[in-house]
Parts: sequence; structure tokens; C-alpha cells
Amino acid sequence: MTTAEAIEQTLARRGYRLTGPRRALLEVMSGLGDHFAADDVVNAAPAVGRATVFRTLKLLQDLDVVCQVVLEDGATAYRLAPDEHHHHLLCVECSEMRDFSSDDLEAVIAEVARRTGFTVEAHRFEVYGRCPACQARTS
Amino acid sequence: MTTAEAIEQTLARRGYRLTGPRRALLEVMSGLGDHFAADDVVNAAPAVGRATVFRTLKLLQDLDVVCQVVLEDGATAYRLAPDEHHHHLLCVECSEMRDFSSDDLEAVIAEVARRTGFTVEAHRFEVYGRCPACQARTS
DNA sequence: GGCTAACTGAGCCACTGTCTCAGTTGCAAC
DNA sequence: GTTGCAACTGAGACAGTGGCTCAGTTAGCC
Ligand SMILES: [Mn+2]
Ligand SMILES: [Mn+2]
Ligand SMILES: [Zn+2]
Ligand SMILES: [Zn+2]
Repeated sequence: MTTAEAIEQTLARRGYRLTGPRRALLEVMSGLGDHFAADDVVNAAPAVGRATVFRTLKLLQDLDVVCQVVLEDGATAYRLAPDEHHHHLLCVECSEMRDFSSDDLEAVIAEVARRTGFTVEAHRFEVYGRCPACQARTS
Repeated sequence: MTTAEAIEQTLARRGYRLTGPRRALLEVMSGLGDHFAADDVVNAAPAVGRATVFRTLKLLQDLDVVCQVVLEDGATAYRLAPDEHHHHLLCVECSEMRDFSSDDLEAVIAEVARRTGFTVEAHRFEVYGRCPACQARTS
């Protein structure tokens, strides 16, 4: 089963309609590499309206199927995501993006909550650097 | 010495000119509470051009005097910052913002670097939750 | 096959930030 | 104190991202 097909099942299971534009967008996103801008999707799916692209991106985020990544310069990228909680490690040179998770990080958050009395509802963690390949290339 | 005055000295020390608009913006930002949108600054300093507000915000960020915070909904806030490295804890209800830092967090980053072979150059970490006061109010 | 709520597309709007360029000004050198 | 000039500024146009409205279409249940 392709990623797109898996997501189609998620949509159906959650009571959303499986429309032509949604299928087309899932197909397109699967082919766009590990992350993409909203505009990449718009350009790659000329038959689908721009509003529908943004609506679909937001829907897929709510379903935890797409995640939003804040790039180093503040721009936004989207990514077809594994549905487990994770964070992003980005190469500032080649833009490679890697998911990771860390129990220690979640422990840090628990500790911050304890120290401050806040109840934590969400967090965002992005790490920017250079991947091994880019380090080798311009050692 | 006020915060604004301290920042003026930083500007001078770094070779930037101490202009009327810059003084006015520092004054205004000091009065805007713990964080503010770019547009708040624009409105609070009607005599200063919008382009200058954005230019000044960017300059102050480069000087590590202002930091940029990504809110839960993706919007951007600015904050007059302590110049040490820190992260943000935000109340999603009353918008209170608190700085914190954590050696354990920095250790997590070092561990991610070790595991992946990336050299880490920067990171971003925001925590969203509810502050003690807001918890009490709507227990 | 019909019904209806869900969905879509076109186009316009809002917000945030950037750019250009002609005009101004801080400040250092005299 | 005057002068020179690079640094800075403001107006206004422009760009990117995302949202909204509303009339028209369609998926999916009967
Ligand atoms: Mn996490
Ligand atoms: Mn840190
Ligand atoms: Zn790389
Ligand atoms: Zn609060």
C-alpha cells in the first residue's frame, strides 16, 4: 500500500470524503521529496485550486499526516510524516530533513513543567546544522 | 540605566548610528509588554516608517537584543531578550511568556549530533501550555 | 437515481515582510 | 562649527503565504 493510499484510508476512517482533488494532492505530495512548500504543491497540481491546497494541508495536519516545519529563516515547509511524535533535524546546506525523537527531550519538558508550574500542551523543536555528506563535501 | 539606554550603548559600541527612529522604537518596545507583534510596534510609533520598524527589528535580532518567538499558531512575536541563550515557555490562554534555559536540553542536542553525524549550528525550542494562574482560574 | 452535506474553485482580501530610490542625518574629520 | 558622506529613513510598490466568501459541484448514503 502506498503512502497516498494509506492516507486515503485515514481520511475515510475519520469520515472525510475521498474527493478527486484530495487524491490528486496526496499523489503529488508523495512525489515532492522529503519536504515541500505549499507553493510547490500548488504548482505541481495545477488543476486543483489554491484554496483547496491550503485547506487540504491544514486538514492533513489535523490528522497528523502532514507536519509543518519551521525552517531556519522562518519559512514554512510541509512534510508527509510518520504519525508518531517527532522532531526535525535539517541540513542548512542541502536541506535534507531527518526525523528524530528523544525520550531525554521529553524529560526536559517534564522538568520545565515541574519547575514552572505550567501544564505543557505542546512544543516545537527544530535543530539546524550540516549533514555528514555536506561536511565531507566542503570539509 | 533603562533597557532602552543599554541597547543604545550596544548599538553605538557595534558601530551603528543612534538615530531618532531607532531611539523612538526602543522606547516604544520597552513599553509594549513582554512580547509584541511587528504591527504593535508600527502602531505605537506612527512617526516611524513601517520599513524602518522591520529593518530595526532585524538589526536588533542580529545584535541578540530582540528575539523572535514562533507562537503556537505559527504567528511571530518579538521580545526584548536577555542576551543569554534561552527558550520560551508560553501560556496559550493569557499569552504570558517566560524565558528558560536548560543544560539538559543542550545535552540532548549534543546527543542528537553524535547519533546523526550532523554538526549542529542552531536550534529552536518553544513550549506551549497553561500557566499556574490560568490553571487556577478555570480549574 | 436522488438528496444533501461536504467539498471545491475563483477571486479577493489580510498580514507580514522586502525592495527601491530619492531624500535626510549622524558623526567623524577638519 | 562646518562640511562630507556613508548610513539611514520613508513612501509606496511588491511578494509570499494563507484565509474568506459564495455560487456551483460531488461523494456517498438512501
Ligand atoms: Mn517532543
Ligand atoms: Mn538551546
Ligand atoms: Zn546536507
Ligand atoms: Zn496564562
